[in-house]
Amino acid sequence: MGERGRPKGASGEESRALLLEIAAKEFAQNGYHDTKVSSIVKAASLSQPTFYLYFKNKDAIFEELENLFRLRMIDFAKKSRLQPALEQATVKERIIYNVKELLVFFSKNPNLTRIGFYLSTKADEIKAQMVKQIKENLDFEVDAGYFRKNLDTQTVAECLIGIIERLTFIQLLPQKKQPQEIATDIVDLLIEGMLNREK
Amino acid sequence: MGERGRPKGASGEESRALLLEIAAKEFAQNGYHDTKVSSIVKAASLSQPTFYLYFKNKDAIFEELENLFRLRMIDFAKKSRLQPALEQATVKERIIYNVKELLVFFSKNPNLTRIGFYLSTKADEIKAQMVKQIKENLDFEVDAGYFRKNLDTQTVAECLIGIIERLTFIQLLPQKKQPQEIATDIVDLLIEGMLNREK
Amino acid sequence: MGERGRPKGASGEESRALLLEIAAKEFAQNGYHDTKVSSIVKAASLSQPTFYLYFKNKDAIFEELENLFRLRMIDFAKKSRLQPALEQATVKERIIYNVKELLVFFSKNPNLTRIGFYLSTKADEIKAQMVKQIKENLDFEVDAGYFRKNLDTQTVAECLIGIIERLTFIQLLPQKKQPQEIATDIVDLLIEGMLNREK
Amino acid sequence: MGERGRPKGASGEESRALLLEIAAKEFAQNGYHDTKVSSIVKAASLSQPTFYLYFKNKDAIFEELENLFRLRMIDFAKKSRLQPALEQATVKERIIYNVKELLVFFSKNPNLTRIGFYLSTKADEIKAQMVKQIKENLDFEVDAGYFRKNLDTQTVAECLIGIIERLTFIQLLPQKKQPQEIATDIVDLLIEGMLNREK
DNA sequence: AATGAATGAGACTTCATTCAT
DNA sequence: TATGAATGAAGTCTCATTCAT
Repeated sequence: MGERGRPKGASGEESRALLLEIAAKEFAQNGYHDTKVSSIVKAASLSQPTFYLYFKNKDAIFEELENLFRLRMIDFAKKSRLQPALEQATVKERIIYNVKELLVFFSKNPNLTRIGFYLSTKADEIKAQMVKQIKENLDFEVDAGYFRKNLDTQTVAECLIGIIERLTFIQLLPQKKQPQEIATDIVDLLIEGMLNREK
Repeated sequence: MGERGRPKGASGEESRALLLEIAAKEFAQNGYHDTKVSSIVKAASLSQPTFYLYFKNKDAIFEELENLFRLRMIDFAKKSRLQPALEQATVKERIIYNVKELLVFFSKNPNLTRIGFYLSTKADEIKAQMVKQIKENLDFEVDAGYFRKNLDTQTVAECLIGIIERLTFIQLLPQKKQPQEIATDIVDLLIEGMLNREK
Repeated sequence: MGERGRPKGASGEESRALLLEIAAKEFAQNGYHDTKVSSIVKAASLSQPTFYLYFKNKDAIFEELENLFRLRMIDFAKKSRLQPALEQATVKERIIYNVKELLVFFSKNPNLTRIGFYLSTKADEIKAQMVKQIKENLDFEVDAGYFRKNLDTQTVAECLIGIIERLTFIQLLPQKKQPQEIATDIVDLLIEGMLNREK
Repeated sequence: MGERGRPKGASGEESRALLLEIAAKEFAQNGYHDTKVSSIVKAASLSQPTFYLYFKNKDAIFEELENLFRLRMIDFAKKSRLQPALEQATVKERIIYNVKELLVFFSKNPNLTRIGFYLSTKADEIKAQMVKQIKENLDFEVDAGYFRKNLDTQTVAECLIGIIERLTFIQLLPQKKQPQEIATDIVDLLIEGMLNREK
């Protein structure tokens, strides 16, 4: 994306950002162990010592990417909460909207997503956090009488995350479906269920 | 197999099986790269050359475990199909039963499950296979009028796998819930949906 | 010193001892930093991984040599104390004997001596220990009236160690003088002083 | 030299002197290898290229410090010889004075002393030079009948250097004793000996 | 059936040093 | 006078794998 063949004395920040970007790609593609510092720097047309100019070690750059993902997820969560902009929309529409926004973020940051959602040892933690928040929202809807009282919201939240994870990797990142479509699919299924209620 | 009480150095098959079992545990616990051949053989009280007596290399033992999982999954699939024992049961009960059986298998083989369902590069393939089969079953139920006609069975199957995966790692393997309970939760949610239909 | 060209499958202990011996020589000759693991193993006709088979890391082998020196010094100290074999000898003769024995040990272990007495960061500690013991002996002789009452035994002990150190590196290890001769020189000087008392 | 209050970037000489001073401290504290060019310049608030503006390489700055020590020692030697100011003093007093002056120099230049007397590969050479000169002085005193004829002046000189070295590092630099005190201790011991000559 | 001993290959990391401005 | 950016060279260490018995 950046202009190929940076000038020799590029700004340090540029080199750093480049390394970060390439590392994200490599980690996402090959995992932590099969991503070598040597291959990162080669892809960046830099030397190994340069890598250590900007990152303490291989672990550190990975952690930085993990954190980047986590922070963006937190931002995302905040934004979600602050967005009663769809006041008049139905509950379903709002949920679809939120899921869609999450998927949009994932599709815009596929490498980071793969790292933070799959490779990171902290992935479980991050997902647990998301589950917690979803559950809180669901509890609210249950109280409001929108969802049935006997719903195990904790489990529903876990299921939602499981679904999002799978569809992200199987449909979204390979660009087989759009965020909107996937979000609709998911929410529709979970809310309506599968039963044929005609007649 | 037969424990003929060999005085020393157990039969070759025994050593092999021991290595396989220990490797499964280590891989499941630490992942592929952080599982060292040296630690496997140490845990088995054997030497490194012995390892290579039974397995071509580290990759080979991992693949063998992957295949073990896959074969057992195929066995499982067959058994499922051959089991019209619940003929009279409702569709929902049958589905719950099948999911439960799968979870029982997972909970009895936690290491293999972690390997085949999470660590293996072939995990996607295996899951895809499962999705395919689930979809076929669902299509049948839709035709039978049990599920609504406009159901995207492919996506439902994907969702089901995503849910199973998550609940397996988050509830089943940590032994927070029993297979039956989890299966019921899942199927109930997917079939009934979340809506409060009272009025 | 060992037979050149050990057989391939040498006993592990032999390889270990060989590495230790060669390392001692290299450290003594070139210091810690200028001694490379690669040069140690090359001199031992072994490969680098073999080094790590027997020693945790470069530091560890150096520490082992330090400790070897320290332990031998402690042995030496014990032996010195347990040796009233020279009962009838004069105080001066006994001191000469002890210094000589120390120098004999040094001359038999030149590499270890250079390491433990010069290169080691623990050298100061070891010397301090020796000073302490010498001081105790001197205090005893002073009480016995052999040495003058106003002698600062602590400082004398420090001086003795300083002298021993210098003469060890300047005369003993380069084999310019024998232990007996050096010991006599030192003790004679310190006890008699330099003054011309004739007249 | 002149502090003309240059607004920014001090005069070259100042930077050079600063580097030299800091390097001395770091070398003295951490030894040659554990002193990094990077840490020297950081302590001087300068950049690495600036270091190479003033010194050919790391070795060069170390050598310069070695030489500084050597030159000052030579100055010191000259001053000693040119100082018959104590004409009427006894031989002992004169020797004490000289030793004290040396120690004063050491205590005023602790870093340089540690470098030139301990770390430098030329330390042996420097000490040998000092020994030579001390020996010449001693020979003179022997001829003058002040010291006993059978004195091995070469060895006495070696001993004196050994003692000075040890007491410098153990008492002087840690500021446990003053130059005067140490000088008196040393000379008194060497001249008078340890014997109790009362009767 | 088993292993004590050893190693090729390669990863990560550091440091003195230089280029271009 | 000074430096931001970069690197060649080299060292330590690890790991899967094999040799010879």
